[in-house]
Amino acid sequence: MTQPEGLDEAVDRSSPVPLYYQVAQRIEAEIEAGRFPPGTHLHNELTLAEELGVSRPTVRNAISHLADKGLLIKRRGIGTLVAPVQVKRPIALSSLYDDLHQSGQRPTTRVLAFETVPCPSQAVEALCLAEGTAVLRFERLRLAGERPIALMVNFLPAGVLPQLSRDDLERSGLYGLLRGRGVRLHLANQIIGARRADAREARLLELGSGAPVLTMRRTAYDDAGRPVEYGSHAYPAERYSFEMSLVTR
Amino acid sequence: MTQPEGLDEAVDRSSPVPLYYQVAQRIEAEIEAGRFPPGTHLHNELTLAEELGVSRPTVRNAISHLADKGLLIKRRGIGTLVAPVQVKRPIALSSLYDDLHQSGQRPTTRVLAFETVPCPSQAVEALCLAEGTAVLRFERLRLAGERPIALMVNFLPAGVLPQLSRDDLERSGLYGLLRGRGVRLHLANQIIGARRADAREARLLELGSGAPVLTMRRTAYDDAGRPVEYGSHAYPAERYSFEMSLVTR
DNA sequence: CAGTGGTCTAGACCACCAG
DNA sequence: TGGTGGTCTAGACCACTGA
Repeated sequence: MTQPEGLDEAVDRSSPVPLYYQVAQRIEAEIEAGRFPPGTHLHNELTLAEELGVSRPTVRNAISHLADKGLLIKRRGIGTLVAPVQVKRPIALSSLYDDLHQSGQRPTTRVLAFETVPCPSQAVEALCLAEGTAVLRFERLRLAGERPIALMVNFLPAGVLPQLSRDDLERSGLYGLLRGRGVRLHLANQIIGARRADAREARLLELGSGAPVLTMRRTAYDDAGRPVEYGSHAYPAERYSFEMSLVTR
Repeated sequence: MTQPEGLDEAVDRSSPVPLYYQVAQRIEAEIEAGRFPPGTHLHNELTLAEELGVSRPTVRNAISHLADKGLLIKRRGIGTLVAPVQVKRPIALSSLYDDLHQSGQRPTTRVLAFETVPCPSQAVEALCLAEGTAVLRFERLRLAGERPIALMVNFLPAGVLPQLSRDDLERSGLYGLLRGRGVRLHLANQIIGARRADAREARLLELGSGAPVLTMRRTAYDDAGRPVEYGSHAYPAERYSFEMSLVTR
């Protein structure tokens, strides 16, 4: 049986970081460092509050955030324990570029097209625009190492990213560019499916003709509910899949 | 501009349902009924608290839950508004059966296999069992209306669902059966991919040979972290796709 | 500037679980 | 029966937003 584990050092009240966030980070760090192995019992909420020099609601707030992420499990009458199972990062509202970057690979991007066009019908509904409104359209081929891993077509309402250049897209991911320019993404709806690659996709993704591709269509919205981006992507099924964790709420 | 909207009737304190949950249900009902259209400003937290006869933290708790689901958007200095975008139900920790049932379709199930076998290597790692340990294996073909929509192979550690019969599986979804027998699912890891259907899959799913299928492999864990179920599923890509919403936390 | 949500406190009582 | 998390209260002050 694993001994209950606690935290001994009080939080930093001079920091602008919220106390509950400091507490959450502290616990997450202990888990990631392996000092709280899976199954570890945390001290109870009142004890943790004393150890850290904060109130119980603050500790609860921190623990709730980690429990929502699947990192901790709370059980009434029992206590709070470190999830015995490794949690995969859920499909986040982040770009494939960030995902590859964080997993240690070297993503590179070739911009195949970059133009302003009248909004095509496939994007009209997704972006809530009138047919023919000017939109920025670009097409990118993403490579991980030497092999292509995604062919991505995106549409952005004009004005969302003024001054955007092909170079920007070669150097970083779309979502990083959006964040960097103050666009706060809030929600995205997406559909994951599959189909046979068409001839052009097969050539660009280095697949045999008719090979299966995973597809993702996604519309992202900012925190005012405005559509910011619509993308239609294809991934070679033999080299790519979507991995995620689901937590019961 | 949408007028701020509030709720006038106080909560029911004699109910065993937590107050914050009552509040959340109330707001959600208003949204679903269209009485709080997208973009509606809610009254501020203090006002809502007075209207409902509860404290501000209780209102905040309710609102936080709905914001986590993507139904509401909270903005400091501005207020809380109904999300201007329709949120799709995320891929939940529920079975395909429940999903189809709730979306008004008539799922039916044909149990193709139902047996106790030594744990095959593909399931050993997922279920954290020793090779050869007895597991329950069953294979199901799910139909929506007349057409097959999923071919599912599942492995359960012996003892998770004692007394389970083929009939049970024909009549309801696996996750419903688990819930009904007190198994509380907590987390699942899953991988969505695609490949060509093999000959047997193509026949059962009524596809041309080599047609693409979406695949999902999932391991589900209970709230003690024990693996409860491993499944490997195939869906005809031309008739099925995964739809989900992502909310930035 | 006034109004909003964000954070925090120090209590209280309850429902659930293990031994 | 004792300990746990679940819920709830009535305050307080702060940071951010828009006019």
